Amino acid sequence: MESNQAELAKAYDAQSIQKEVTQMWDAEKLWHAEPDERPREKRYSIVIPPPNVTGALHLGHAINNTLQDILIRYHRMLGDNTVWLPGTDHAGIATQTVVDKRLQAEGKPALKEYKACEAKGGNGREQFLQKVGEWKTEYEARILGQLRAMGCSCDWDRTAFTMDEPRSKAVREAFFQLFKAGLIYRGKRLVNWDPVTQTALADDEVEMEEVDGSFYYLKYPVYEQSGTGYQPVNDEHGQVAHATVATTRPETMLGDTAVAINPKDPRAASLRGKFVTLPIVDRIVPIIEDEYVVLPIAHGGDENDAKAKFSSGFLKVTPAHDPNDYILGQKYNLPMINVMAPDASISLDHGWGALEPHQKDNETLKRYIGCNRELARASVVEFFKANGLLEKIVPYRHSVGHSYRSHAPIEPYLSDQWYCKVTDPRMAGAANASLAPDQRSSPSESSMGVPPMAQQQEHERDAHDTKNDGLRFFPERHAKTFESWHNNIRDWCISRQLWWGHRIPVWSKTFAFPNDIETDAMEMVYEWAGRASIVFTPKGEWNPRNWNFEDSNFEEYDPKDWNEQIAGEFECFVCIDTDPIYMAETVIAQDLEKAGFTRDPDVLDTWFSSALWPLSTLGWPENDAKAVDYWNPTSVLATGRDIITLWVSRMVMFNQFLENRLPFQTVYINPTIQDGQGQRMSKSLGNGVDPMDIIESHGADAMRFTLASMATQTQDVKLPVDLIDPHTGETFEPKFITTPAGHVVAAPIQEHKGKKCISSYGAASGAAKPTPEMPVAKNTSSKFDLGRFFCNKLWNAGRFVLMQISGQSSVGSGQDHATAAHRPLPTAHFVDESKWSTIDRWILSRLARTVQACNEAINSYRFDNYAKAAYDFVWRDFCDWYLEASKPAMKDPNRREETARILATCMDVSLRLMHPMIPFITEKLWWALRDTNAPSGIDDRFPTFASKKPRVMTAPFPIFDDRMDTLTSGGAERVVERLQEIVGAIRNVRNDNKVDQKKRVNVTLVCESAICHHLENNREFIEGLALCTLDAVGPDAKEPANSTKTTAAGVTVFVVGVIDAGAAEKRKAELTKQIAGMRTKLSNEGYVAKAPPKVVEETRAMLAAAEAELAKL
RNA sequence: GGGCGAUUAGCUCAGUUGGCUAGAGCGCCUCGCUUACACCGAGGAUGUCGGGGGUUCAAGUCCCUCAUCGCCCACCA
Repeated sequence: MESNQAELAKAYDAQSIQKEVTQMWDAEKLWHAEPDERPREKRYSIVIPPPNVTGALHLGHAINNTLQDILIRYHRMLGDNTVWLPGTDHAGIATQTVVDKRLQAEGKPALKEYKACEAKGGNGREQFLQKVGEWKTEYEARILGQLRAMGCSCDWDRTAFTMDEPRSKAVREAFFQLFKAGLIYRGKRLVNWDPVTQTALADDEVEMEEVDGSFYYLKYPVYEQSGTGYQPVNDEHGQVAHATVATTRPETMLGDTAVAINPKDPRAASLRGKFVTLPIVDRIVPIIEDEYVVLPIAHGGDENDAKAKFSSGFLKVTPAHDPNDYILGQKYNLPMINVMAPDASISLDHGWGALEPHQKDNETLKRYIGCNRELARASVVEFFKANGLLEKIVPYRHSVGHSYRSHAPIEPYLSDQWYCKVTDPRMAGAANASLAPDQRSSPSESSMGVPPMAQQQEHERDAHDTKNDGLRFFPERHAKTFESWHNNIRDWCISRQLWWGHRIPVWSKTFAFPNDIETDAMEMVYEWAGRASIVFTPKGEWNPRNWNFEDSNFEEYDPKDWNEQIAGEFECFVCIDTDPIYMAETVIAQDLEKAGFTRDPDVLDTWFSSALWPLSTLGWPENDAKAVDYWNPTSVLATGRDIITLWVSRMVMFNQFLENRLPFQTVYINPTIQDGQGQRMSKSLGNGVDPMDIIESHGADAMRFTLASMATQTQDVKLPVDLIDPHTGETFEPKFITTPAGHVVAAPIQEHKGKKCISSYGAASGAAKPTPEMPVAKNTSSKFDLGRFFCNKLWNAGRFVLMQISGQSSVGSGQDHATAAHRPLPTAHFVDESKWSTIDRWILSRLARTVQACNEAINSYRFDNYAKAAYDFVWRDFCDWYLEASKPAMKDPNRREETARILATCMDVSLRLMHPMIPFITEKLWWALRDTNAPSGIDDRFPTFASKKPRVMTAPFPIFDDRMDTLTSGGAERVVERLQEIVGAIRNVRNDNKVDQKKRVNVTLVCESAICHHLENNREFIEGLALCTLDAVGPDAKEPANSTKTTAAGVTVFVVGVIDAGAAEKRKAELTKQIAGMRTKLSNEGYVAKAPPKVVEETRAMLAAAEAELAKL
């Protein structure tokens, strides 16, 4: 008890408060929750989003963690059974380049050596995974450590990691269910291939970057069929005719299987049925006609079409190396010739050689084999040039997909991958159908429509909980992004050729028909039918015959009957049920491997496991995990805009499919924090601000408060980044430079006060090397001063209140100023309203309205309004006016008891009100308030909890209700506003005339008799706050000599002893202008006739007042 | 190319269904360390609300248009 008060004598120290309060939270585990009997509407849950893919923690995470913690703490204080599950995703350490760098830094073998080891039959993969597992621990500690430092009240007993066994089991179970339902398939498709890390990427893992390239115009000789052979075609000049194609990737011509022309092209008719010969490979390919080909301007193309300017009218078709060509290839049934190895070098070994065995003897081609893309491109161009087949090269700037992992250009690459059929109505359709009706576009606008199953689900959901009618976005406009994503969605490539991740739980083996039908392995397949989902498909294609145990007709699928469907080889894919009837998952896997089945070497896309987060963190699919049914659907997901398609969509689809309900009821999209130039914070630009640095420099509460106040409804907020001089600790604005890519970044080397330091861009880009003389400067932002100033103010106001209500004049000062008025306060149990002044009624009214504003703000996810309302009350109303007004009242024995009660009440209520936003400081002040045992609370209108609840974290959040509403007083607010204006006017006169701040001046107020008593009753307030003595107040008060006249709130104010001739003139001019404006308005017939009478009346009243004032002057 | 958003004080941003003299914080200027607070207090200056048009008695707010900037998606002929 003593210590809490003694410490309050000290200045605000965020660090020590954080430390002390954190210890309490750790010891008492107030954040822990277990399922109980509380009804559904009293359950509240959030699952924390896994951090982003680079593992860089910056304010983008801090803002949504802060906002989520506000919601969690708010609901906990409302008495909800509240849980927030912290977790980490593996993505942050999954990038191969990061892994490789790290391995080398630690003196370990490089990734390729682990791979070589594995290839030779060693346990390279296992060794590698073990190594990465160690880093994970470190990485996880960093992320969870940041959350703790921020004050996030996660349930630390329920931390989850995507790769741990409960989460892994969830992945296997989800995969199994999707597989069984036919929503997972294997396909030979064109994928986004990263040749450096040699893995496929999802569409959204591809980043577009502008690069300077060229258009190469290649001439292909035109041929026609003659008899059994082909002959060159001559043009009108007797020369060999050519079809010129324009391409940015000449090397892919090795895989061309057609040349296309638009049928509208005037040249098309004469080329119909003809062919071209591809140089180098000597392949004769057809000229096909398709409207897709852009007409060149010279042949009727659209002049406004950028492509028409470059088009030659002929399009080379390379189905294996271009997504659009792939579509054409399918349409015209063209061969797909893959000419590249996985590392994007030219190769005959990945399909090409099998299709065209003769190419192995092609001497011209030999020099291209093994070349990488860049070299092959140069060589091909060189060949065309040397043979007179290169028409021209035109420079062209265009955007090219790059891998977000390696930043290498993406190669569209034909390969076998696993896909999740998200285009199925049970997935994308269900996701759109799960939107709340008022956030959904009409069915006619949505190309997906609402599948019958989703309608069914909707019906069940309604029955389940009528309050929640579907997924809801805040701000609402984001629902549109979500919806259109699903309307245009493509199947999701879920396999990745990596090692660190969830391995695809599918075993496969090739069988030959009919010879292998009677083998032991096949007999086992029959036996496993009950514990696995099994697919038979002709080798190399996906044309499955599902064979599930539950399917009573599985006899129909007897492979013996397949002779017409499957000739030759077929493949058997087995996906094991995680909850088999009578045999463990691992035993089946072992049996499979013994029987010659091999597990798929690929791992799943990281978002596959992330998509299960709202289920897997709660213990799904374990039957005894009560938490799943209790807290899923979770209440809210707070996240960034860019995540809507990556993660939100997938969580909705998976949760809907697997559990037939939403993963969360609300998606709150927080603004994206950008740097001062409007650029996203990124590691490579070095413009990210580390929340831990801010916590160190400003405190966690200050950071949280500032972030909350930045959470407006806009989609981006700019946060100018400053640097901290490592030599002096001072903050300064960096000098900026523009990178060739057009980014504005802090110059690598910065100078402040004659000493140099390195910006984080300099360090990240490697442009400057840190030395002891030239260390790296941390990033910060002066924006966080707002929060720090506020916390400091609150702390000091708290000290003052505690001092007052505990009857001490100066806590810990050692001096004894005690007088009669300073003796300890008696404990009053009854509120004596008769002793309340107008100011008392006003502050309680303001407090009630602040509670109301905060309630509304949080419920509508307007965190900025929440912060603003709290700020305005604490600083503007309470500190600026009420605290000052309370000083004389506390010296008056007749009033001090009630005043102390009101001071304590304001503190009690506002601490509870602000705790979700600034948890540390409010907790600390609460303990001190509690220890005073001072009477607080205004009966059941502002019930007090200071003496009843030891922790503010579990005290009730103030809720505005009818009883509290009885304390709102428009009358008191109007009177105090008037008083404030008068005080302001007097201060104004004093300041304008340089009156000594300590000098008390004499003032006379002339007012209407109607308001005279208000002024008289609050004489003390005016005299105290404007440091004056009121000589006379009333309608008949005389103008004193030697005084300056001013007007405030309809009251004429004379300040004696100050002469300011200019003031009256200034005021006259102001009034004249106002009067003119209002007269114009009122002389407008339309205004008087059409504007609401109330508005007109107000204008008239104001005009009258202004005219009266002017007349007096 | 499709979608979303922004443009209000020197800077960062509020401004809810159109209606009092357009606000806040920081910064700037003047004065003041008065026992809650100098991370403070009192006061002050600063705005053609991006440009143009329209609807209306009335537009920062609604509509059209132009300009600039940003983000997401699509696109490598």
